Formats: sequence, structure tokens, C-alpha cells
Amino acid sequence: MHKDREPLTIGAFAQAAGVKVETIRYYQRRRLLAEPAKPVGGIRRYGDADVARVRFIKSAQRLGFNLDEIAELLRLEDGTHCEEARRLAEHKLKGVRERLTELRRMEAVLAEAVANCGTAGGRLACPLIAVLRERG
Amino acid sequence: MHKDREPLTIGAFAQAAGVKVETIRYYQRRRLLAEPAKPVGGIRRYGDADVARVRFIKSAQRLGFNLDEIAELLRLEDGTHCEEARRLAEHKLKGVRERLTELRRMEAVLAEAVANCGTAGGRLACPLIAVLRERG
DNA sequence: ATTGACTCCGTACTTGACTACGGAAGTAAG
DNA sequence: CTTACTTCCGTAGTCAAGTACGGAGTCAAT
Ligand SMILES: [Zn+2]
Ligand SMILES: [Zn+2]
Ligand SMILES: [Zn+2]
Ligand SMILES: [Zn+2]
Repeated sequence: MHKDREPLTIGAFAQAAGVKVETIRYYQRRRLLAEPAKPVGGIRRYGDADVARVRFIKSAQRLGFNLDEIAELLRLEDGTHCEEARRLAEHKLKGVRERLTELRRMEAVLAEAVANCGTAGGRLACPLIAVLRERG
Repeated sequence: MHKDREPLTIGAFAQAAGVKVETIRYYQRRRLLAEPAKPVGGIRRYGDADVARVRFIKSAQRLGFNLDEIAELLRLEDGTHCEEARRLAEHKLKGVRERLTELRRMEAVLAEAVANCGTAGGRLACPLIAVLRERG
């Protein structure tokens, strides 16, 4: 359990976190990440906590949170704001479920379109196009 | 079955199609829609076929096709290219199914996160954040 | 014939999350 | 010490699908 003393340059940090350097800098501009103080005319160093933070950001992104929402989550990260964090997650869950409904409908229409395609045979108009037209 | 002689100005056309005028112009720039010839120094007119075309575009968009793909669909619209149209739809269906899988996973993680929130009670760290961290 | 609304046309801006570029300065290898 | 790679920093560009703006010109009604 020894705490490492910020040994990473930005390049190594980015690599460890699985993102590009430019992404790190972008997150710093967006204030999702703090810039460590720069030693006299030198190069900033990063540590495991920074890597974990970027990983968290990427996790949350995969769950559909955008960077503003993630900034909010990070402010609630200490866990002492359970209520607010839950509201955020519930809201997002609602959005995900709506999106699921939408996508299921899209799947049904597309599957029907594909299934019907070719059933007209010969040189008649393709039913796929008709399905898109009527049910899209 | 009388064919109306292009009675609509662009404003009425847009309204009939359920989009804004700027969207029509944008589609014209993108060559999804042809600009009807302009009578000497006057105003262009649009007809039902144009309205139907925009409706088709919007339908396809709801199914997840982007404007480039829709341009392709419109080229295949006559129905004499069944094969190509089906390939497009099948590809899109595949994408939709992948996104469905992804979203279902997101739903599961978020639902778990929300369910666990508050179970730690008191001033302990919120399990929701932990779930995001571990399973996001 | 003067409003007021609409059309035409070109250009520029928007959003979100990066990605690219360019020049100066620091750093590691030989 | 030179060479090659990083880092630093600011600014600018990318993508999709529009949206906004500004200065004409046109049309219908008063
Ligand atoms: Zn609070
Ligand atoms: Zn077909
Ligand atoms: Zn063909
Ligand atoms: Zn909680």
C-alpha cells in the first residue's frame, strides 16, 4: 500500500489511463482534472489518483453521462452527497430506458423491412423501401 | 388521383413536411432534394412529391440512417436495386442490435447503482459511485 | 405605394468531445 | 554535445445536422 510520488509524465499518464495526451489536456481545460503544479521550468507529474480519475470519467462516459454530468458526479464523489448522486443516476437511467424503447422500435421496423425485401420478386418495387416509408 | 401542380412555396412546403425552411435549404445543398427551376426572377414551387421525399428522409433518420446513407437509399428508391437496399438495411440493423446490447448493459449497471445507493447509510461512501467505478 | 411577410442566397455559427498544428523549451541516449 | 523524443501552450480544425444572420428582391394586402 505504498503511495507512489507522482512519477508519471503526461505521456505515461495518458497511456496508463488508456487515453491520448490531448484528451488529458482537454480534460484539464474542462476542469475535470487539475493540472499539478509545475516544478520550476519543468514538467508536470501525475500519479495513480489521476489515472483512477480518468478511468472513472471513461466509465461514466460509457454509461451515457456527458462531461458536464461527469463533472457533477466527480463533485459528489466523496460519497457524502448520496441523494444528489442518486438523482443523477436515476435521471440517466430514465434516459437510457427511453433510448432502449426507441431502439427496440427501430430494430422491429428494420427487421421487418429486411424480411420483406425480395418478397415482391422480379422487377416490382422493393417492399423494404415501402416499410421505411410507412413505418419509419 | 390528380397531380397537383407544385403549389407550395418553400415555407408551406417546410411546414407540410414538418421541418424548418433552413432544413429544406440544407437538404438542397446536400443534394438530397433538387431545387426546382426558378421562374424568371421569382419564387420556387414545391409539390407533394417533395413533401413525401422529406418525410422519407425523416423516417429513415428515425431508424438511425445518416444523411449520406439516406442519399444512397434515395438512389435505390425505385426498388430496382433490392439487393443493395437490403444490404444497407441489414448493416443498419446490425448496428442497432449492437447499440441495444450496449444500452441493456448500461441499464443493468445504472439500475444496480441506484438500488445500492443509500444502503451504506450514515456518512459512509455512496455505493453508487463505487458501482460506476467498478462496473462502468 | 407603402407596409409586412416571405423568399433568395451566401456565409458563418452551434454543440460535444476531441484532434491537429506549430514553435519553444526540457530531457534522455549515445 | 548533438540528436531525437517529449512536454508545454495556445489556437484552430473536425464531424453531423442543422441554425442563424444579413441584405437584397418579391408578393399580397391595405
Ligand atoms: Zn450535497
Ligand atoms: Zn428489396
Ligand atoms: Zn443496383
Ligand atoms: Zn448513494
